[in-house]
Amino acid sequence: MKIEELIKQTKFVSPLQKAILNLIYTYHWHVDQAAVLFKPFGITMQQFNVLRILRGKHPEFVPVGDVKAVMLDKNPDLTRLCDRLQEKGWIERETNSCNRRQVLLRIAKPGLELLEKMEPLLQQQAAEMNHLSAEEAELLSDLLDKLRG
Amino acid sequence: MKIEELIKQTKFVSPLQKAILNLIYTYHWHVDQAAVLFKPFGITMQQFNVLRILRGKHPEFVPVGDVKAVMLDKNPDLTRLCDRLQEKGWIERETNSCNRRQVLLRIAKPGLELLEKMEPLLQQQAAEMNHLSAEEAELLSDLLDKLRG
DNA sequence: TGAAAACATTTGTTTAAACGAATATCTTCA
DNA sequence: TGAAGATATTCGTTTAAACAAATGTTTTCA
Repeated sequence: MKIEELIKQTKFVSPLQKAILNLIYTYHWHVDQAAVLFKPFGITMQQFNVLRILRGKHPEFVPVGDVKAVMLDKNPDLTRLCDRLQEKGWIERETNSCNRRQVLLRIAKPGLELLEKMEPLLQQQAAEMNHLSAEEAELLSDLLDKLRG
Repeated sequence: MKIEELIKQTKFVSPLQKAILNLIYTYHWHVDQAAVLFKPFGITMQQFNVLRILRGKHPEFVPVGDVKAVMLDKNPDLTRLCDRLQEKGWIERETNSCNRRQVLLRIAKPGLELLEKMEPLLQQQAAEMNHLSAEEAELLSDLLDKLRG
């Protein structure tokens, strides 16, 4: 359904504003969809995001700051987010002996297993809502890049 | 800057996944930008969104449920959001005498004035980041519509 | 009519987000 | 060397989000 119908608004200040409203709407739509999938695993999107970043570096340890730098949203409280990940046994944490200011993170085995368990469900969800061709998806991504300037 | 560089990831499961990561990233980018603008006025994006919806119907009263239906994100706690708007004097609230279950909302004069004061700043911000042509913005919006199916 | 179902919003409670200030460590350079 | 500044993370506190259950009202239909 088009954004005009969804938010019952036909006039927009500009095409750009319409696109941004659609961006916000579509983001929340995606979050709502993903939440259904994430909930049974007791994990939030942000936590999942951090686990995936750590998996990308496994078996290396990664400083908290490096994780923060590449997160999709810059959670200002990564400390307590990591507390929760550690409590669940999904990550390991230790201070860097070379630079004792830094805290190093590494995904633990249960964390890797969790991601593996979730992956097929995510794939399936993506497949079910595959309304864009590969070219269109690339184009969408390019336009978002361009929007940010 | 392209999303690949921003999140330091070159391989993606699919173009769709890349587009969705970009959607999430760009949404947060936008929220961060808007927050700077909104903060001096003591208003959040959600609250602003509600005020704009009410302005679209002014001087009519609108049921809370109707507002919820067209919100960009379906805040489950519109009651307390409206409490805050009312405390600041931006909206009026009364129960519908024809259907006493419903609560009706209307934007108040200070609310209208607030929006008028903020509008030029928003326009300016939009103008400054006008990296998309009108056609590109339309295309972006269409692709987002299509993504949702 | 009047009991059950549907509806619209509110409230209670747990949990997490937001923000600034604080702590601890390292680097620089007079 | 050692004081000032920069860096990396953590903590304290206020505020809001999330979710389920509850309240009050209207509609339906036996």
